[in-house]
Amino acid sequence: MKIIPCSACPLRALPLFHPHSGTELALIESLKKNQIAVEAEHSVIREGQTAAPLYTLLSGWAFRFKTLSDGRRQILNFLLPGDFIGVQQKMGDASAHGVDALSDVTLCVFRRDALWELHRATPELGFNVTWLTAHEESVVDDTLLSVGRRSAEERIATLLIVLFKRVAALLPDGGAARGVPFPLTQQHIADGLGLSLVHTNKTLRKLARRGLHRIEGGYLKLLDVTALARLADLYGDGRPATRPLI
Amino acid sequence: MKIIPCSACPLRALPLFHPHSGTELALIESLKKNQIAVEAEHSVIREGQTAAPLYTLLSGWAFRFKTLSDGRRQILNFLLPGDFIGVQQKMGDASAHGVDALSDVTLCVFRRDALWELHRATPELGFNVTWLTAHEESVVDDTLLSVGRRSAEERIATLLIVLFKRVAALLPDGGAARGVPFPLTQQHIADGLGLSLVHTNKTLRKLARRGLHRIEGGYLKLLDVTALARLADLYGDGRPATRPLI
DNA sequence: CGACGTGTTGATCTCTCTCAATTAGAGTGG
DNA sequence: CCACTCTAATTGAGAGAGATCAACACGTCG
Repeated sequence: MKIIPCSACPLRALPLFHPHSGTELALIESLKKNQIAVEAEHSVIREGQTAAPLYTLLSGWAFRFKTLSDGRRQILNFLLPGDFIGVQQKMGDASAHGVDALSDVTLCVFRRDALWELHRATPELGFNVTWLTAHEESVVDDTLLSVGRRSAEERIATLLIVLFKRVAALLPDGGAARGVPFPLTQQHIADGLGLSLVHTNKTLRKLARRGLHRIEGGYLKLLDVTALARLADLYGDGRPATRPLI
Repeated sequence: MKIIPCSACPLRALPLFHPHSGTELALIESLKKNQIAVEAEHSVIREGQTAAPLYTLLSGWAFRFKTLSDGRRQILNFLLPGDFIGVQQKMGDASAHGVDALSDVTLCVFRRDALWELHRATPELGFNVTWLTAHEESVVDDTLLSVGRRSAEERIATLLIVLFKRVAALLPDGGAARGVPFPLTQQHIADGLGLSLVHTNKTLRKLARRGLHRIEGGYLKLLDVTALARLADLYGDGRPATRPLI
């Protein structure tokens, strides 16, 4: 695999990300240690792992999760290209959650002290990191609202809309044509929403039969956004459009 | 109400918080704009409010929450003295969650650009803020695991232990004597765990009748931590003991 | 003393889980 | 090209944790 220099990072081209000065890019690049590939289904960070490095997801999907000792698993959030991995664990601390690759992924690996260096050298980027972290928390907040207070139908409608939008923002055509790539299995959806696999399947089918969405060949297409949004109790739209990169 | 200078902040004395240099304290104090009191049950930040300032909880309890349009409420996490309020909303953005006072509280009010100033002037403190934010996220992660995958009994046991420890860390005697102050109503517990009020009450009673805990006169005492921890599926102990202030 | 908020408890009701089986598709080896 | 295997998706049936509905107890407060 070729290591991509940050200056040529494909993510930079996306309107979703902030532009950066040459100095900033140089700094980021100097902190980048490596670039690795992880196959689908494999672990990126194990629960309880110590001294995990800091990653950035360059391509593919991943997810953060926690498990109980008897195996029950809760997916905390899904990770898309551009997302950070590993800010949570204070350096030298055990990771409180695991991270698994959902599809084949490539990751940028940063020095463990990259976070601190970033803050020290460019407060601007440090501030962005704070904001990004706060933003990820708000994603988890949304899921918690779903899992705690929405019915199965509502949870699934919400997830479909939110994920669709996140993925669409990374695509040139915004998923207008075929919909957006959607590598989740129903087990992932179930674990992300605190539902059983069977009930997830039945609910998903019900919504599909009603013509609200279609998942096929690894693609998700929303067929009736209005109905989905009504179920999800999403007001107008409500999701940020821009965020800082790294 | 007297405005307390940061140099005399009572929180600084607690072993839980990091020591700070005089320069850092001076900076923090220069960013502090005011100090306000909010009565129990009153709102600190409304859902959707724009341009909310940055607060720090000086005394009392509060909580972050989100609601659906039909009134269903999910409490995202409980806030104790020393916690930040309002880092999430990007300046000038609408707050994605509300914050209510649970008991009478006093808050330090900071300039809206305090976060940025902190990063700019002292990367060290900026870094702390990033870490604190990540830490708060991990608290929400834990709750999401509970709400998504634990039974009612397990959720309540988990909440009691986690809250007890957080509060105890702020007390001189660690709650050894009477237990710890516990101003939550059962409705708060229910909304924090994604349960109905009635079921929360029944489960709470069941645990109390089994002699696992006692809630009385606004105090919580854990009577059988082992049993509670077994229910909660908490490994050894697992919670940080130190964190940076501001 | 009546109103109200919080806590309790009993009686249903139902959404979601668990258990079981079947189908469909991809990959493998002979 | 076909049996064999594995995983993901489906569907039906029965069971159960937790929700909803209804009352009542108790303390505080105006």
